[in-house]
Amino acid sequence: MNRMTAARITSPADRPQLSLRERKKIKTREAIRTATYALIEEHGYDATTIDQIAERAEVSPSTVFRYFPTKEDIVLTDEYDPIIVEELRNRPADEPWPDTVRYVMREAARAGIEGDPRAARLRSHLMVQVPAVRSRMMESMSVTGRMFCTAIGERTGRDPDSLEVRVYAMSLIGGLMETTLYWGEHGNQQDFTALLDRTLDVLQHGLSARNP
Amino acid sequence: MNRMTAARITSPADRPQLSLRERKKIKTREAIRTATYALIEEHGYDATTIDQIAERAEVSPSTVFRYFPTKEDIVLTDEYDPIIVEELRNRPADEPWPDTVRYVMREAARAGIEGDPRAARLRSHLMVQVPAVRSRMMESMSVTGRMFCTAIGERTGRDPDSLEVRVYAMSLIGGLMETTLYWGEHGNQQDFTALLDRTLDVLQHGLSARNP
DNA sequence: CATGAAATGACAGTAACTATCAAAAGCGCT
DNA sequence: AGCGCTTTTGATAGTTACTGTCATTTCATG
Repeated sequence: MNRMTAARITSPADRPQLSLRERKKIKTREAIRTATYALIEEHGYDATTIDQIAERAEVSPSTVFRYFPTKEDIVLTDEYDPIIVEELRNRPADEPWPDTVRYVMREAARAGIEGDPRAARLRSHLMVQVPAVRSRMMESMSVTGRMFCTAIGERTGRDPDSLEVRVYAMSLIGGLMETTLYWGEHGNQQDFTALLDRTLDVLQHGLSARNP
Repeated sequence: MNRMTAARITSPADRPQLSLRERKKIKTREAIRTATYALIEEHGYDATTIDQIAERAEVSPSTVFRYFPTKEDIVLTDEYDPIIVEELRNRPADEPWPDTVRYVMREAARAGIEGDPRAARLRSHLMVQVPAVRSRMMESMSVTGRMFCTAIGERTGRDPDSLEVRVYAMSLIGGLMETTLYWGEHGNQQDFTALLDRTLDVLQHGLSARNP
């Protein structure tokens, strides 16, 4: 099962060239995340405290905060952005912009979900249920939005800080956000990529005739 | 200076028919808000604590929490939504939907800004500077988004809970959010209504030829 | 192995909330 | 005006996320 996509989630064992220190860091990071996921599935988000997480991950609470600025950040790690950036750069410069977006978002979604489907599902449920997580997700997606602004700037020669570009990017982000929410609300039953396609249709063409 | 718009910010003195209790409630609510605004302008958002707010407003900290669930909510009161709902209902049913949106959003913006320009400006600055406030604003705007879903459902007969309608609404919200941010980042120099128009142009027609 | 740098843990502190309960204030009735 | 009844308030104690600091441990390097 060796998939060949550009960016992959890297496990500490995969990289012997990294120093022991670096490998340990990756390990504790993973330990904290794993502990958090497990505890949340056992007791729910709010009932899970940092102290519990620290205890199960066998680190001190201080360390937890050193690795993740907030509790929400523990569940919301964003490995997406680097993927998106790379995919954006790899697309042919003459590809129509909407096609680029569609392709890149599909890849990011695929990587995010296939990389760890269980975590992806948990995240989407937390987004639905826990306002703080949802908020944090929005913040993080708006960073992604700024990246899109830059990309649009490079592609079209527009000013990436112009109102128009920024509004375009954030409306895209808003749509994507709602798609994720929708997916989570419906128990992750539907194929996320299919939802994504419908979303991008709406964003491109507005609410046109066919859709229910 | 008696303007005749539907919803107005009501001062306690304006309504003698309200019971003493109700009038007092409005008064303390206002006192808390006023104290908060003043303190934030003096010392900044983070440096302003609930205890300070309570002290200046001459109530107990408990009372502050009774009136506002979170610190962010104190600065972000949403009187917008009721206005939007009412304006939406008042529009002729056969008006093209984009026109309705434009009209309603203009009215809401006008009410929000003219009602208390100083507060509006402070809010937009806090949105730019304080992540927590920005997050809370997004949450509150996504509620507004759900209202738009309902309105779209009534207008077009679509299922207001369908992915398409929800995505459309949230992309609208995303765009509006970014507009407010942009306005705040640029020191509230520009006419907000003009920005709003440009935003709605982008949302309707995408990034087309003319804009910089 | 010795020396410097980075990571960790322990500790103390802050501030936003939550829960509870008794005191106080407005309300309605006579 | 006085008296129950309900609502609002304040005081108090507790929880938890998060910050800052400093000594100790752990790794890197010559």
